[in-house]
Amino acid sequence: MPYDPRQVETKWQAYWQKHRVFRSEIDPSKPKFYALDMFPYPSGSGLHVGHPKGYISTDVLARYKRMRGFNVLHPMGWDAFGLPAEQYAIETGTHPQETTARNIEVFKRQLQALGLDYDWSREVNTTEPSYMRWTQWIFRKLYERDLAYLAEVPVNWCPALGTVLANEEVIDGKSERGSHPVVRMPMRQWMLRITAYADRLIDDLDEVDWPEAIKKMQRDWIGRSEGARIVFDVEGRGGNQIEVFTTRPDTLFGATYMVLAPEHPLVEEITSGDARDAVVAYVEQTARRSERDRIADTFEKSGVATGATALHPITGARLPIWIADYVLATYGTGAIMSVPAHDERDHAFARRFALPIIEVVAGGDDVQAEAFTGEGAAVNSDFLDGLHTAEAKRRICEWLEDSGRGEASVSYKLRDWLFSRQRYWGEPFPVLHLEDGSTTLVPEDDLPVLLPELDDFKPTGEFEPPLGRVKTWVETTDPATGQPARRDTNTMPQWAGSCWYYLRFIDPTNDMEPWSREAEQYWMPVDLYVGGAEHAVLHLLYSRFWHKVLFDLGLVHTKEPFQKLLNPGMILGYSYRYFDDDLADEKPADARVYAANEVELRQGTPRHRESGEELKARWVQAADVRFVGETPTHPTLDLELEVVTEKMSKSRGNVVNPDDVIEKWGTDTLRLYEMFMGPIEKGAPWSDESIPGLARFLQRIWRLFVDDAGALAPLAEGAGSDAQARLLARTIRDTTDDFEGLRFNTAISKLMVFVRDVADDGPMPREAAEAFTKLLSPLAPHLADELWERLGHSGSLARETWPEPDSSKLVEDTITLVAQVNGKRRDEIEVPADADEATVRAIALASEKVQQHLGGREPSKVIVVPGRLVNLVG
RNA sequence: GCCGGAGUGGCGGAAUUGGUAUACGCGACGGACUCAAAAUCCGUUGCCCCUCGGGGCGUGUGGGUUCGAGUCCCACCUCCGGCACCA
Repeated sequence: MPYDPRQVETKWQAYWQKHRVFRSEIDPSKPKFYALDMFPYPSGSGLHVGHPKGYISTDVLARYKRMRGFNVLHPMGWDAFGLPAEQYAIETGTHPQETTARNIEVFKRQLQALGLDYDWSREVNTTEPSYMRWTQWIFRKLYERDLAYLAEVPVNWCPALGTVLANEEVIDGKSERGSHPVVRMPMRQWMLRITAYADRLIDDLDEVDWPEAIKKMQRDWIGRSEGARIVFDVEGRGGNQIEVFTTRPDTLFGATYMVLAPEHPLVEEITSGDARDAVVAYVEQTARRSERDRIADTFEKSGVATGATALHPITGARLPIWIADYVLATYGTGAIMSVPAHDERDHAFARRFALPIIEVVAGGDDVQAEAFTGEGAAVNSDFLDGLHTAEAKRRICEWLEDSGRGEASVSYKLRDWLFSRQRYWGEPFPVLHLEDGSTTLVPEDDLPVLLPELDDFKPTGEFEPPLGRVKTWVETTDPATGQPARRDTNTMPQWAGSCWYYLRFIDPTNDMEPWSREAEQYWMPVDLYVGGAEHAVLHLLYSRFWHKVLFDLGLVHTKEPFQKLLNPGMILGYSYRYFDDDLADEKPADARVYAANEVELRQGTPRHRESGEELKARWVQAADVRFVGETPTHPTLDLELEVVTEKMSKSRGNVVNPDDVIEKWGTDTLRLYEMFMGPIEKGAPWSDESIPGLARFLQRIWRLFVDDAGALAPLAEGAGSDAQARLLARTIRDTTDDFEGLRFNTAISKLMVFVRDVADDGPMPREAAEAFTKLLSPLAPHLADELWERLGHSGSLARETWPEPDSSKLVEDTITLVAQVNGKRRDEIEVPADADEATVRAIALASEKVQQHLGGREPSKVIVVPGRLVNLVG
């Protein structure tokens, strides 16, 4: 009777659900383990096989930890606000709520089909009033601590989406979603003061067990740099001053000109009459240039002189003031003192515009030819002369402070977080705008502020967000004063809900507070957080920021929310590509098509190899590809397709649906395959051809336990032969190590070895059979529970105890060593496990093969590596 | 350009602190069972040479350290990821 996964898997999934096997409650008598997956946005296309890799990993570990006696919390929920549902609403008029509910249903069914051990009683949904209420409640806390403020800031306005985008949502001047053009516009926006936490966000990274690469990305993103602020007077403009930030205040004497960002507020004021036209033109040109253009010619500096002059704070030297787009308005003070001798960018600019270059740090070659950015002794620097860079920095900062011309200062790349969006499908802000222009909070008792109903989800196209259309919602009264008030028509970004969901999971139905102190004390922090590296900076930085604010409020007891972080590598798919010249996507009948070998990529743009004409990549759905022999070919044209391995996505036609895999092979096979593909952190292409190997493994296990008639196969009583007992002990020890180290691929290979060898010298012993089902159960829980039951037990292995290896079976009497002569393997020798060097040497010298290769010489040196090898050098 | 990470059979990948390179799986080939096929089981499978005992070469490339290097050092090549004038 062959193994029928469908029947067994359905049976056990129903059992787990009925008996609430994965329900977790606070239990102070047990250590806790909080395993968390990054909760998904329930998109309309459902899951592909890439998504569950991380979920399966946490599931395997959670099941393992539970059997090791931990009280495991492993919840799942929905990050359900988001642009796609709103876009869909704009196109079809379907309310996002409806779309979202439908998508969640599909996702949940797919996740349940994977046999994941979620405690579904803790399911959360960021769009539900009972959740949104507390998101708004946290916003109130931020506001009360002056961490939320309104500001007029230039924002990335995307007319097509009718919304403002965060900097990180804009790529090459286009929206990350949909690639629509984005323009910079000043707008009144909610900002969160994340910069106030910059230092702590850097420093506390030392406390967490995260991949170094991710920590580094966060540090770089925050971009702390130490230096000084220095004030320069503008000549002849009573009182006008330019403040600059520099990391090299020691080079102050080398400053030969000043540069302002074109957007700098002083530009307008200080520009002299005859420079005005050129300056205005340059400012306009900069505003028009896309970010992509500006990056493209990083080495070609441009700029214009303003005609104004600054005065050196020490020497009084006259420094011409320029504007140039290599100075960024948003970093530091938006202005620099330029030291061309010791900064490459300043050097390039000075050369371009023939500005003077003065050496003030010794150690470089000819600073007229090339900037010297290293450290050294100060020269041409008055009272700094002879001081090394670090000391010179200290001295000049003292001078600046004493004379009131500046001070030591720290600057960050990190900017405050633009926290409002002009969308419908998000959390409304719990604030009221009063007639006098002031802002007040909606009282705690009136939360949540719910979204009004809306018939038309289209952006207004103006700066008015969709919520602005609902006058009856916007116009209200301030409950404190009875005055007329207007609600805020912005909504929060998608990050808001995901910033704190891990805290709601610990106490998801609490309607008195967002979570109880008791639950927080017990469950936090998250012990293992698993999710894609694409969230390396944004989500992880934002939630760390909120967590620190909650820490300061005494609402959480750990500085950091996520103790250990794991980024599963992506599962890739094979996609099939060609090119055509239909750049505008008009699909004309006469569009010319090209195979990959006629095309080359130039600066990321595909172009025809010969003509240089720009082309566009097209993909054929994997299912539609025609194979001519081995060659993938276009379904209707005689055109060879290029095989590309890339991230699975609908548009590339390379997605594999887990439902199909489960239908054909069963869930346990899918789980094993994904865990067997390689190390979790590594990405690998999906291969249908490898799956049968794992299905065969499960069949082999089944036949080991179940005979042809479907009855339990005969088992040897007890521990079986010595070899069997040793095999079992080794398998327990090694797979346990692998589970602890999250090396599920090698754990599986050890289970395969066990299955291959256990019945070599007689029927499998009962002890081995029982222990094996336990070792198998985190990975293939359905089959394991079924076998456990057939062994005469009742209930699920989920609540059983992990086996311990019999340590007496782990020590060997004799061991095999490799005998090398001059570093080359020549023979294997058997030695007593406790043999000393002399014994090993004697046994090795007794080997015929060793003697043959020594050629009668006496070894001059003998190296014995205990338990490994003996090397005779002669 | 800068910063990370990785290059091991036809393929996915194993390999304590430097200590038998290629475990396990896929694929391929041969065999058993079968009227036949599927399924299953057994065997072979890095490359080259061989008198069938064995020998030589092999972890991206070129050097080095060492009794011994996939692992350490130097230089380089390729791929993947991140950042992109951050003063």
